[in-house]
Amino acid sequence: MVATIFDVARHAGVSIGTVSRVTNNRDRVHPETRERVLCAIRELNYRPNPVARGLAGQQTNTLGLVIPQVNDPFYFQIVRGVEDAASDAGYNLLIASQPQQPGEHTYLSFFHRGHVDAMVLVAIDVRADEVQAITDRGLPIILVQQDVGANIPSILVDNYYGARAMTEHLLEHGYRRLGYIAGTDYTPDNRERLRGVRDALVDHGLALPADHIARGNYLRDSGFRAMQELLALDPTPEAIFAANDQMAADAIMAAQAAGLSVPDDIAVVGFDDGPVASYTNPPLTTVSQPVYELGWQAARLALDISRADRDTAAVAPRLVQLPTKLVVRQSCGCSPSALDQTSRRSTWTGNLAERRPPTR
Amino acid sequence: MVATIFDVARHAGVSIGTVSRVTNNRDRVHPETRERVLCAIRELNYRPNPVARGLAGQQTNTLGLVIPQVNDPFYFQIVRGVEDAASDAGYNLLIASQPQQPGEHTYLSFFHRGHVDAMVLVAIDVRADEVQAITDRGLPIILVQQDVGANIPSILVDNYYGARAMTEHLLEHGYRRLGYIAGTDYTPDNRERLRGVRDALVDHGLALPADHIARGNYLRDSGFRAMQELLALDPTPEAIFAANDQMAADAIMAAQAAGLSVPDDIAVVGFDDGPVASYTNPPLTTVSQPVYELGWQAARLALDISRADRDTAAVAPRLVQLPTKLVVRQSCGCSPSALDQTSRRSTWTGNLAERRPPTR
DNA sequence: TGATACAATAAAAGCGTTTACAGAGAAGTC
DNA sequence: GACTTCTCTGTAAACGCTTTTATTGTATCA
Repeated sequence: MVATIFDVARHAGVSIGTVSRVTNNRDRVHPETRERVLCAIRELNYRPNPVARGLAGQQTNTLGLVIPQVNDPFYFQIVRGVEDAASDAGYNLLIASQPQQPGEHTYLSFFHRGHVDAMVLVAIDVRADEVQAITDRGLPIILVQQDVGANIPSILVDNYYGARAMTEHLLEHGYRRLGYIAGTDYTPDNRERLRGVRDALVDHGLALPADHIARGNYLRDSGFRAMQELLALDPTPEAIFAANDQMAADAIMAAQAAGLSVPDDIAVVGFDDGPVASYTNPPLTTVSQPVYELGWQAARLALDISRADRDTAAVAPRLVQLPTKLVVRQSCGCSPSALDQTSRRSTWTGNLAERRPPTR
Repeated sequence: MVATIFDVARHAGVSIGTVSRVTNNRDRVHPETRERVLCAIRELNYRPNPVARGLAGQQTNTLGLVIPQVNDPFYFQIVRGVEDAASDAGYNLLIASQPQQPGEHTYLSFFHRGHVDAMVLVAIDVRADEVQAITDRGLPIILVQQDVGANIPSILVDNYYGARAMTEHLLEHGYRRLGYIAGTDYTPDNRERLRGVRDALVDHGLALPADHIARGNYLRDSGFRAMQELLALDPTPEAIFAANDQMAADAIMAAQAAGLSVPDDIAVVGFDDGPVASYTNPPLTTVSQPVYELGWQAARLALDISRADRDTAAVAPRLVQLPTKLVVRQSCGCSPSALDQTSRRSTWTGNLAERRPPTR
């Protein structure tokens, strides 16, 4: 039904080895023979079967990606970055979501050696020895937004510095009593952000009391409740730092529902500079992260290592940290209130839009 | 380095055929032998190589997904749905983005038969004969948000009815002069939505003049400019219907930038009920779509057809249309102004959150 | 002219599975 | 006791490629 390499060989009057040499541009083939083979390929509409290729060549040209099972546009950006890097390198992308029960790690069997050539794990809570066991078998793994040490390569955003810069910004503008809306406490980015806030406060001789940290989970609505807790404090905090934009947006709504004006009565800032950030009212002061680049670089790194394994053993970085950037809009009350239209919009879609022509 | 079926066979003192029968639960194997094989598998940490399996079994257990190369959280929801359905069925998910140049269709070679067992195309502009050529070779294809007829199975949302219901809602509440902010005109959903608006107006003896349709592209900022065009009309429209939430949010900003109050001076409504919808001010009246289900059902359908091919030839639906729902919030000025907290929030994350435990 | 090198190609050996087929016993039937 | 049936397992042939090795033919050189 579908043409195989044998059909092409017969049709062109050559052996299958020659056809393979043509399709792979491997060894020298007589120009005339090559032309005949190419012609047969066109005529039969032949495509080498990638599965057979993977089996024979011990290389699948496929990159594995594991992402948490959460509906956050944030991760979509990472996926896009990974996808672009993979397809630019001629690789396919195989996606799996983190298993339901954390600790089950079905993707370990999903993506065993032979299935994919390399693997990118995004914000997945793994132990170093689990990862090591896989890399030992020859499957390179890159961790994104996660660092377990032990020579496992990681790529992440400088959460610590971002949180610290934001906190210092608030302190510089006179805010003293800060409240913090935390994300889920088992994610490393949350820990780093909290550490950044704490350190900045300590440097200014201030502290973050335990009751000024409200626990959220990064998702819709969790910021609303957390904010209500913080507003119940006496005296209430002057500024609220939420661990992501989603919760910051919730916090703004909670403040407004309580009859407070943002930023006049209370400042609210976020982290991510995601799509939500430009649609809050007032526009959200936040920390932007190069999310797309995070995915892009992770994929590049993974593929580089995969190829280095078979070529020379170049030294790959153990850790890559991408910069974060403070984005001051209106919700912190620190910027001139006259809005200029460009700065008040999030740049979230910027990167991608420049790379790829819009379609939908 | 990595154990193969031969290693297991030797270790357990059986033939590879028996090992294969054990790993596939295929034929009957003596309980005692099975136990010995299982033990060897555990001991050697053996996993059948999926590539070899794919080649021998003529089935890859992989579902191919092609999505437009655009940074829209909307598509992420579809991907999640597809991913869940695939992984529930024990399938892997291979993702490709639409090629840069529309019409190039590199994914056709990406996903040729033998690579994936079935394919889901989301909002991709293909011709019926292109798709037919692939399905003829035995690769089932499901189209999402796209219908090319010609017996190619499609699954989409009832865009026509959604737009029509929204328009009728506006008309019922006394709005007469409507403006429409269109999406890219080559996408079928945009055409259907426009048709719904037109038909509803015609039924009420009204029309939609050409200058009351402003062209956007579904993306950030395009709604802003489109709204400015519509506001320049004299008399200005009383209500603006944008083809998606993103542009509706832009339109609200444009109106406010022009000193108009929404909905008091002008009503603005959208389509999608995506994450943006709950963060506009005022909260956006819009049409909600079961996006996650769209992906989920598409994947199920694709896999069903794929398996039907090898079993009995059950009749698969040619077209599946999922319902849309009008979601009335404040931006149309039709709801009681007292906000109740539950109805003003988007339900966007609802479906998924119930299915899967939040992680990040 | 015979030895040598080189280019081009054919032939064959994997790659790690599944599966059709065959064969060996054990068990059941008359 | 001979024949059939059934259960279990081994053997070997695919699956569609890549890659190594071998072979053939032709040009080069002393």
